[in-house]
Amino acid sequence: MSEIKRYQPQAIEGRWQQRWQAEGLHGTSELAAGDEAFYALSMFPYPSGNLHMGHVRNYVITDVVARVQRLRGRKVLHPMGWDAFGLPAENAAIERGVDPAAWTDQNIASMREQLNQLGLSIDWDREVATCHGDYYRWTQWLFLQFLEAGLAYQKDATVNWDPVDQTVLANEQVDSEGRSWRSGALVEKRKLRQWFLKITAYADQLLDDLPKLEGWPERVRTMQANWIGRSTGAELEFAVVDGSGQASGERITVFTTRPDTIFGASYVVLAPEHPLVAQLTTAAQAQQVEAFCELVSRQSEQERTADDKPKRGVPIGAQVRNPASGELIPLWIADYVLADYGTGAVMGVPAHDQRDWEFARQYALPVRQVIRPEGEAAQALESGAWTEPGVLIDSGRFDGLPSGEAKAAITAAAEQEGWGRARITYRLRDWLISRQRYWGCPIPVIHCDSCGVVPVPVDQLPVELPRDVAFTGKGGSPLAQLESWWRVDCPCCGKPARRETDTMDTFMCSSWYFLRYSDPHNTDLPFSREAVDSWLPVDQYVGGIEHAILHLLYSRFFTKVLRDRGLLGFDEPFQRLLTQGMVQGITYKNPNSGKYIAPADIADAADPRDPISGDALDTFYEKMSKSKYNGVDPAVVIDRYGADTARMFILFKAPPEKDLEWDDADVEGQFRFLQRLWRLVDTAADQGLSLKDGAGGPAAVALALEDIGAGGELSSDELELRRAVHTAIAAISDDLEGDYQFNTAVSELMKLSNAMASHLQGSRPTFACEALRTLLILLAPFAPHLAEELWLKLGGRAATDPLASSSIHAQRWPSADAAALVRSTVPLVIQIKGKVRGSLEVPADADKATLEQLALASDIAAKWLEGKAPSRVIVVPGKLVNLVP
RNA sequence: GGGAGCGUGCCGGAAUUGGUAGACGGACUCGACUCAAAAUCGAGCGCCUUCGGGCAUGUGGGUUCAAGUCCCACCGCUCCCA
Repeated sequence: MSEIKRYQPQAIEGRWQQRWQAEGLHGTSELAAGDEAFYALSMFPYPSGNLHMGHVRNYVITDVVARVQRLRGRKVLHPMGWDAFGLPAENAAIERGVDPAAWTDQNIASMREQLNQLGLSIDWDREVATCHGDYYRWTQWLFLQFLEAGLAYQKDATVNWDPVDQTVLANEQVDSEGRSWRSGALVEKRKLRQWFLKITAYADQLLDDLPKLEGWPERVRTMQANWIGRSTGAELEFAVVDGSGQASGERITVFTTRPDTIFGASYVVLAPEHPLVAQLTTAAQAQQVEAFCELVSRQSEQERTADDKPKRGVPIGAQVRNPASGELIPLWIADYVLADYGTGAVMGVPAHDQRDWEFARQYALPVRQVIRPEGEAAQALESGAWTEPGVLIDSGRFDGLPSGEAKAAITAAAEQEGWGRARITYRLRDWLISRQRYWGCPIPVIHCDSCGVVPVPVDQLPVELPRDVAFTGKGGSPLAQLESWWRVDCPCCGKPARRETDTMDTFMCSSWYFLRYSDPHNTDLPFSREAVDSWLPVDQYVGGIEHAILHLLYSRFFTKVLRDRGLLGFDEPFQRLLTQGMVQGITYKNPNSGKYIAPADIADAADPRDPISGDALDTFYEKMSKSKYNGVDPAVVIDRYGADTARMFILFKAPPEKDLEWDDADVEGQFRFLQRLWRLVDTAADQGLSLKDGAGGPAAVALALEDIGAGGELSSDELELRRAVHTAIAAISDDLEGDYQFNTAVSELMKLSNAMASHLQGSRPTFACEALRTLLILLAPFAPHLAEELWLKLGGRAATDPLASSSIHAQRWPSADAAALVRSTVPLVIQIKGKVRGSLEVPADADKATLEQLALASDIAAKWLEGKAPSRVIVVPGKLVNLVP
């Protein structure tokens, strides 16, 4: 097998990929009693047809994790699938007349092919595609579970309408500037009847379980907590008073997190859209109020609530009575109060809320201080509100109570006296799942004039998407235009009825795919309880930070609902989460014209200039994208250097969570390292070294050490070599546990290879083989093809052996021999007053007193202490002695 | 405005959690091999230096025998929330 003398990845990678596939090396084993299961999962891709570097990084990381766990003896589930519904397929249909299903399947085939070129150890037998009937049948089935549980409902709502994609969006899918996460279009508000999932019913659990997710990045947990936005407080009612001072019967309900400040409420503000505004506005104010409402309606939510914008409002003429103090206070409307948040009304407490303070100052409303800082007198609020908790003053019978107690006491009083109640509100809204598009999972219900909303009977699932559809891109959903599809008989009463024509948000499909992988061929259920409970929760999930809220929150919600339905037995789907950084490409931009320039158009990389104008260009790294001409095609890299180089480079160049700067010179350097490994092994093989019959394995090494122990000793090369080998085992094992540090793991492989280049020649075959065997096994998760090829080359097995037991990927991860790490002497650093002045070689087992003596007797001490005795000596065994004069 | 994170050579990044700062790699320089180049191999590579050493982990203080690491203030960048 040593006819190939040079490392040519193109000659070996495809061959191994085929053989691994043919022999089923990456299949998932049935779990037996006593097996340790490990579930390694990547966020599945949308099948755009093109693999990009972000995918590569994601899947390579997961693959290394999966491979290491296999070598550790665990049974590993490492699946892959396709988030295959979505707008690009439908847009292709509209623009080019292609069939979305065929287009998607084609893309899947080509992306699967590209993925396989990376040498990923994926069990393709468990592949799922969300757009296939045998998958979305179960998405529909699960929807019906939600419906049955009362967690799916329809309501008329003001919703986010994306005018470009012609569909509605969930709140999570609109960014802070009011733009669609997909199309980037400014979202419009429309009133439509839509389907929602009651995620708010699980808000508390979704929030309270976050601390359990210790294997998640803190910032993702914080983002979810912020998104849920629980605030604990009270609803308080203010009775509206007419001109004669009599209660008119209407009440304004406000929500506040600070019921302790109620005595300081000097006005109440309604959102301009509040339903009572028209009714309560006095004739004198009508014109002003109307003009103001008109003005506000043209502003975005962002503009209305920004801290740095002046708050504007107008009084509507009516008054309300402060239920605590009995005082009559004016009713206003203002832009900073939103109709759909809380109750659409707030009480104005200028002394203790910054926005109210600003508002009051602007319109000369009274500022009544009712909280003073604990242990201090109340101070004038010249520069802003006092928003911290404190002690109540001027609050009648509640005077002297600290804020915390006062909140409870005032809420209790409100409840007793009928003007309020404790209340918790959330920022989180129910999840809007209706989409007016074709290429999605149909919502499996039928609308009947007599029976209302009727679920499609389970034995009629899936409700399939029709294939004979005209895609015009106009007039709403194609499904709603296809009468032959939506005209059905009611399953209940048999009368003519109408199929639901909305499809589901694709995030529905991706909220449970990780469950399906545990039992992908089940035709009776989405998954069996036994299968799902034996593989899940996912041990390691890897994907982009962009899903910190959307997908990860929805999936947690699904898991909790399905647990409550008895379909699975765990609370959280993903034990550990790694959010990998972006892959950035070198980007050139003309600072004068703002135009991006393709690297291919740059003559001299050392002095990049605009090929047309000659302007000097800005050079920086940015996320790869077509429009910036800074993308690197994985296929080109694999073609040139092979998948192993690409894998090693990506893992080495940056820690996994950080952004990675793609650099061709570094890729080249990585390729050189793999070539060096090839030559190292090739030379060893030429010299007759062989790993046949367990040579260099733990048993053979132990035996050799025992023999030598009887009389001889290890040469210095052998000692150095063994130390390098076992240091590498310890370091790499550590890097692959807890926080993954693939970059330092790869650098340890380089160190080991450097040490082997120096010490292999001077070592006896057993130890040379130990080093070679260890190197290849440690390398195997990172560069699986090269490791397998070199394993074969060195006789780790015969070419015809079945892979299931003889492949390098079926071997066992080595364990470090502590004895090999022991040194007889170690360097001891000598510090004088904390500064390093030199070091001594000292016996490794010397005690503190000996170390102190050796240090004091050293030339270094003599030189720096000038004969005086130190006033203090600090000895850190194994590290240093610090002499303080 | 609030919260989180980060700031280390020319560059990407290490640093056993308070103990020799700059591992490993890239770039660069010199040398060997070569007719030459590439590849490969070897050496050097924080700054200053009177060659004793001095100064260095964004800035300024502090704690400590000892600080990249801990504390305080500030500056800058990134992300999230407003």
